[in-house]
Amino acid sequence: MANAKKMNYVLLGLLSHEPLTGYEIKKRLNTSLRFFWGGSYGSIYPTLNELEKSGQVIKENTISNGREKIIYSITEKGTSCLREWLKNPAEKDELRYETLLKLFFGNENGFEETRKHIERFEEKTKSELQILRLFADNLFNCLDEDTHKYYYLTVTFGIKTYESYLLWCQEAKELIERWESK
Amino acid sequence: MANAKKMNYVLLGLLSHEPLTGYEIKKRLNTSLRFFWGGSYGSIYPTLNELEKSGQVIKENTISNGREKIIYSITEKGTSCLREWLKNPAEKDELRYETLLKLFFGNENGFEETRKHIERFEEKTKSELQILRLFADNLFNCLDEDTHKYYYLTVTFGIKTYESYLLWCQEAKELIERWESK
DNA sequence: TGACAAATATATCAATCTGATATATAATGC
DNA sequence: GCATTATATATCAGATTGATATATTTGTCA
Repeated sequence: MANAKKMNYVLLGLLSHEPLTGYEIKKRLNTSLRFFWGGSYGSIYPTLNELEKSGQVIKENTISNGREKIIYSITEKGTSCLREWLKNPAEKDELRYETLLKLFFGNENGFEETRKHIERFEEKTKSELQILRLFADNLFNCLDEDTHKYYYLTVTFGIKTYESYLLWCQEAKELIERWESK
Repeated sequence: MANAKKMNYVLLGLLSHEPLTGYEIKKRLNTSLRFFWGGSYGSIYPTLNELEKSGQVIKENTISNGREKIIYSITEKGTSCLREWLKNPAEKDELRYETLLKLFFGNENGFEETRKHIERFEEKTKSELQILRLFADNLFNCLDEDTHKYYYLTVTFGIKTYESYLLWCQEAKELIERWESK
């Protein structure tokens, strides 16, 4: 059980909050977790089946409104696996920014195109920052619930980070302007 | 040629600076690029062979000091592929922080262990920030060279970001303390 | 000089993950 | 009544990681 693939723990973590279907798990990955973790159906559904075989989650086949659903719940075994993993230090914090890659190779692209990359990045960051601030405001009004406290911590991380991205965008554009003008 | 896998362009970009062996490419990924992009031998060597077959790089088998080397150089075709890709907007900027995952599921882990995750993250950030500042200082003394200007942009991004991480660590620890004491 | 560790160098593979696609039904909007 | 969007599960080719195998050279300490 020691140190399985990460997706196992993502699913166990989400199911530790509440029972969910694979589809609902994907929605969580696209909203609450999207700023720091991802996951596709191609890993969600097979992993749920593996976790069921090893007794860490249980399936419940249901039909609601004529639609078939498979609702997954975490078991005691699953909870203890999750807790063990949570105690261990994080192994990898990784940034993978294509924007920075395109800046790094900018000598083949020029200042003008590089500025465009920065401006696109700036716009995207601004709109994501709006979303994060909305999340933060909503969470702030129900911090009594424990899960919300931890969620709030990750949202403030995103806000602080994105604010610094915007500051860097300013600096970077100024640097380029200076380099262009001589 | 339109929109091949990312590793193609990483290799072409590095070879646009200078001819390199696969081993030297890996070293670049472990140093200059490590803060925003990665890559393993398992993708480097096969991709170099593919690029050679499609005429974007050329191999040169050499022996220096009795050691066999394969030095790769970019061709005109490779350069134009790289330039085309560089002009297109970046498709994906992705953060994948296991630390944040462990914070998010903190309700199964508690405040004490969560604080430890933050402190470990803080220490790691401090030491990476030192490295980045060293990079920045060295680059600042030779900004006349074009490739260094673009490199410098990415390093300042890293510094701004990591500085904001450290500010967040303070805030996060204060939040936890407040939550613990009531 | 000899012994051992570290660096240089290429290559491959199982396990994993992504992005796309396929399939089907229910709800919503116009 | 028709089209689009949302719900829901499942699979697969292609890409990537992390580990491992192999072999030589260089550096270090005694």
